[in-house]
Amino acid sequence: MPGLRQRQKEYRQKRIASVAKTLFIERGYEKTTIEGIADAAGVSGVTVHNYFGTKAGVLLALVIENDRQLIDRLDESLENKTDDLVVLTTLFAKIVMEHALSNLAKVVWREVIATVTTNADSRLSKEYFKLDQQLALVLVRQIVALQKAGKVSERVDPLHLGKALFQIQNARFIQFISSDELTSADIEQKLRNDLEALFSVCRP
Amino acid sequence: MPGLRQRQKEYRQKRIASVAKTLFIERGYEKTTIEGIADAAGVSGVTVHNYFGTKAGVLLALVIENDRQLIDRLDESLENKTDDLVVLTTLFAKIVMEHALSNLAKVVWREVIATVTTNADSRLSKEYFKLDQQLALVLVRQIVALQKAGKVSERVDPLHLGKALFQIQNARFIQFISSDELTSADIEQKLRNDLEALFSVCRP
DNA sequence: AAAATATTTTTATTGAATAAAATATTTTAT
DNA sequence: ATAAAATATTTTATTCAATAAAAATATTTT
Repeated sequence: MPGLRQRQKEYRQKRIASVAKTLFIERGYEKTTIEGIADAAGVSGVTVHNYFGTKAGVLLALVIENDRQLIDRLDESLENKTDDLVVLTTLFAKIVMEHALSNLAKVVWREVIATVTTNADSRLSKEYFKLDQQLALVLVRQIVALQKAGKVSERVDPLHLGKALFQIQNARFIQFISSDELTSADIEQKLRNDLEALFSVCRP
Repeated sequence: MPGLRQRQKEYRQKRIASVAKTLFIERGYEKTTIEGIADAAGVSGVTVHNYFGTKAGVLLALVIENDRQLIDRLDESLENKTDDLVVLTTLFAKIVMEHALSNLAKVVWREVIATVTTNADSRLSKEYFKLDQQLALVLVRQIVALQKAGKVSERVDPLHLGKALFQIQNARFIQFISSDELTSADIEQKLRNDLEALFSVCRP
């Protein structure tokens, strides 16, 4: 039994997040103030701080919500699409980048990255990283499927490979959002270069 | 001929950076204020902003200086140390992590990462990224040497491989500084797992 | 030496973040 | 059902980063 106090807290929290999303879209991230969000949600500015810590924390809550959709979408979008690990990973990256930009501008994503690195052990950051882990597991599942189909050697460890591929993809994603110039095609090419080079190393 | 105005600017800039380093070490990053730095350097707070943009910008100037040392050191430290790409990369990572911690605390490094992602096209951030590129080239040179010694297949492209290895290493470095718990040994293990998994993929 | 130019400082403002005290609400115990 | 205890929010106040505009000052050029 959650109790009235608990429920009201959740209501308020959702109201703040919802109002913030509207303001971020209408006015942009920079021009949206905590006090503005608080006013529109009918609470005090301090309460917003108590709930989300920082302005970027409010944003993070929205990102988390939107990332859940991405994970669902990815499993379908990758199903039986390719036999090749390079193609699989670049396709994965392409979907991630497009989904990201469909929700938030690059400049806003930069704030997200900055927040999760500086406040890595806040509640919301931890949740963000959990979702990253789940994203890596999407790749792991695909690798397992390829292995069963005989397209990938039995010698490879799907878990470690999936995590490694996610790390590279993620590093390139961060590079993508860090620069206004770089297109998703640019990043796909860089990623392809990374993977081709790494896979050309065959050790005994 | 630089001119007096130019020279004084450089003096001031160096004085500010030097004073800031002392304060960061003595009082910690958080407790050091722009105004405090300005006072100690005998300039106005606005001037500090004009020169470095943000407080983290002052920090970045110090990081850049210290990173130059790292690059010199790496070339020597890796010379003829190993035949193996996994060992090479983990050793590289180990040196980078130890050098980083010998200069600044993790919590301060997080600010550096946050700054270069949010202000990716500021002057100082660009310089930071240039140094990252040079770090990648250290790996490239080592790969070329291994190739000449017949330890690495002629088929691999040293430039792309070096960049790819640096990306993975850097992603793990950021993970390292983002968590107080993770030791450099933890990260070395993760990196080894990444590389073993990637190198176990042998494509036609 | 005077004029033109560049740079810093002064002054002022906004907004994030945090802390402490005051107030209101909910929960628990009687 | 009510009083006491516990909990949460708001009010109030403060610090500091960041930015802008105008004024003051120093340097360079003529």
